[in-house]
Amino acid sequence: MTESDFTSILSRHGIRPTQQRIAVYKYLVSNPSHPSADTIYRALSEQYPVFSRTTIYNSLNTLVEAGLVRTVNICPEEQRFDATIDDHGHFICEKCNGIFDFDLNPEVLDKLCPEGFKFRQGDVFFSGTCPDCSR
Amino acid sequence: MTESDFTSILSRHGIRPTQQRIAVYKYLVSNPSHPSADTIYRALSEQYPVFSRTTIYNSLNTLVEAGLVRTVNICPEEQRFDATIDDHGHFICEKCNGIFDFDLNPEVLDKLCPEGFKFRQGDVFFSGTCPDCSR
DNA sequence: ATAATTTTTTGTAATCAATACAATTATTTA
DNA sequence: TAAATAATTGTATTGATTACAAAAAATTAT
Ligand SMILES: [Mn+2]
Ligand SMILES: [Mn+2]
Ligand SMILES: [Zn+2]
Ligand SMILES: [Zn+2]
Repeated sequence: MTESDFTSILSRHGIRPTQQRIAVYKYLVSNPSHPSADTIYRALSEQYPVFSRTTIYNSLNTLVEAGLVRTVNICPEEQRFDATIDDHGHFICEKCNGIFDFDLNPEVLDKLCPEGFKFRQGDVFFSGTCPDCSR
Repeated sequence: MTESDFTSILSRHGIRPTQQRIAVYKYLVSNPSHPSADTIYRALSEQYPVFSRTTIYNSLNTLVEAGLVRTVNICPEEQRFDATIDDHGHFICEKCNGIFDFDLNPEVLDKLCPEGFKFRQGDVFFSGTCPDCSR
């Protein structure tokens, strides 16, 4: 993915492709580790020391509203962000703190949702031990 | 459930049945609406104006550690608490903000969890519209 | 092009849930 | 009954996030 690909994706989603938004979105696409706003800020600060923390928050909120990014509420202390927006589950390892994606059939989600309720988003979170940390 | 029932439940779980802890646990059992710490504090303040906010937090943490209460991370802004500890899913209605429980087969959870991962806890969250708010 | 308007960014201040801490009070043990 | 331990309380602090207003950048009108 080239810089101009990101530019056109942002444009197509109705938001102005500013340098800051492109950098945040590019970081999320390149780092599918579900980083926090602060992790993104510290990482981008190296390349773009002028970016402000507030702008990272603003950009993330704008990207979420545009539907390009979604939040992952697996850690109560801080929001995590994810550029993979299609339905999938998340597993957080209590030993290495890694957050792992796993496939989730949309039909399975449908089956889990109780009768009469109309869901817009479904999330499946597991916490436990990942294969590596299980030895 | 009488007062002394709560007392013995707390004792059996290895925590001292203080007036404050009993009141918090009793409130959670009687109000399965997944209240926040602050909601519990404001509600109990009427009957026990001397209880401090810190003690509500302390009691909740103690009850969670004892395995009598679990946290529900469905709202990123604040933790919610639940005295129903067996596996079940949660649906939050974006219109009325109600949080609804629904049954969740433990075997279904097992099937959702990816190969090689060992989960300690599984959570299923939906957000959308509840039957009442769907008209 | 230039001026006026709108949008975005920036830095700082404010918010707010949750925790840390130390003093007080209550309970248990010696 | 005294000493030790545990729990509660009020206040201070933390830390993520938002609010706000000024500055900068980009867009639109003249
Ligand atoms: Mn993900
Ligand atoms: Mn519940
Ligand atoms: Zn791990
Ligand atoms: Zn509703």
